[in-house]
Amino acid sequence: MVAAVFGRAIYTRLAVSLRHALLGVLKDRPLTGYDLVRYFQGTLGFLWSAPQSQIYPELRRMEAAGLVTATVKPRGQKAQKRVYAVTEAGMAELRRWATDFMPLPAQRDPVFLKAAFFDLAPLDAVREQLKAHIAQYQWRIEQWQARHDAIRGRRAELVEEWLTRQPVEEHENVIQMKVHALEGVIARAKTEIAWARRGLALCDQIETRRAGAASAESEVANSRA
Amino acid sequence: MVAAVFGRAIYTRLAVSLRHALLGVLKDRPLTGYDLVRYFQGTLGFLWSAPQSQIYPELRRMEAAGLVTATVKPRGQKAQKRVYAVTEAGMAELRRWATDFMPLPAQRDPVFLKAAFFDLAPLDAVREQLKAHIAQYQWRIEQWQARHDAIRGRRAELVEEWLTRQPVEEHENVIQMKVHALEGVIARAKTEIAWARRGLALCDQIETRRAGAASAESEVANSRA
DNA sequence: GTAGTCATGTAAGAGGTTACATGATTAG
DNA sequence: CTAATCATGTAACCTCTTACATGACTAC
Repeated sequence: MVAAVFGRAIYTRLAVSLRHALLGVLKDRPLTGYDLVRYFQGTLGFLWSAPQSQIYPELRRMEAAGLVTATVKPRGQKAQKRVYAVTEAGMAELRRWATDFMPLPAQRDPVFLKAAFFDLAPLDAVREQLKAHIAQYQWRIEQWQARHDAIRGRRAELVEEWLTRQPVEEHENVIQMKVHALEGVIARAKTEIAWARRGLALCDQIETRRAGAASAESEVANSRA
Repeated sequence: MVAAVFGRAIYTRLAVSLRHALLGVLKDRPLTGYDLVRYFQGTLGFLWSAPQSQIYPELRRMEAAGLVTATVKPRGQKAQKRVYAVTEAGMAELRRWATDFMPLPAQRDPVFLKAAFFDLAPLDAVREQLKAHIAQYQWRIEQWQARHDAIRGRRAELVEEWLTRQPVEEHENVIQMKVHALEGVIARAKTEIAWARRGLALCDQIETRRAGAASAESEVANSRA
């Protein structure tokens, strides 16, 4: 918990998850900023996405805070690269974060907010959005499932590197915890898909009802004629 | 889609959900900023939370953009209040937002990120966090369910006000759409609870395994003695 | 030589959080 | 008269997004 005092405003940092996501990867193996950028585009990006423009400055801040150390290594003739490794203070911070209670993030999902106002959109637009919702979560499930299987099948490179430094009798426990996290996002995604499918069914139902009302109306008009 | 050009950077606004959440409430009935603050603490806050310090400035910006109009009304002898109402442009913007496709927000849930590193925390700390996770989602489910029942039972004041201005044959459709959105967040919360319960079972399993390993070790030590 | 990858940054803005601030009105 | 409620703001900060920028290295 870092508190900064500037004049009268006191801001208390609670979350800072990018920092811990970075520590969580670097603890397995020292990596460059570039490596981390790629890692966040794939593997870890499925749990915590972060753009390149956020990763480089954060690494510098973490270095300044003593959570990581940077080793400058040559690359070809002139170029260099900075390889970051977690310090003891960094590991302590990661453990503290994993241990400490953290309140639920505020409810703020634009999809459900919008869904509450879907009556303002044409039915076909609602259908398209629900179908896109399903497709996007299906794609994510594929990525998560692949990662899940890689960890479970002991083919996840960085995890295995971490395990070589852990007692053998703990290996299965570590893997089960990581697998459990992935099962969480997969389960959530499946729930989202089921919800969107019920939404599509609701659209059909509404369409039928409207058609019924329209034909009943025209019948009345006909009988009047 | 608002594009602002400043020097070389072009920032394209895509989300701005607070604006649409405000329009979505104001379309039912003109309200003051204070009313909206209270509404976001309760009812709508369960779908989109927003603090007071965000609501007042956003209302001013919406007014400047012509999405709402403010009517200054007296309050007692000296005090005044500003009652905001949606304009035609505001309704059009709300409909556009409800209709347009919006990409899924980036994956960024601190709970699952942390869960992937739960092997770094003591088992009891993990248990406590999972139990808190369950409790928090159970509380949210209660709120959402109450809102769900109020809308379904035609006791939701603002929704009913909106319906008086809609054709009777559309009432059931509007209600079903809103109910569907709430069923989405409820279904998701139930999935979260089920996941956290599996996590608690996993903790027990790990504890048993560790106890087994420890006793096996002491047996070896005993037989050696 | 040139296209793709490796590598590291900066600038400007949007949206959200926490805290500070003030005053009128109303119910007891 | 006093506490709660009604009412409206501002300041400072953090995190994330989009876009701009540069240059060395490597495989062809």
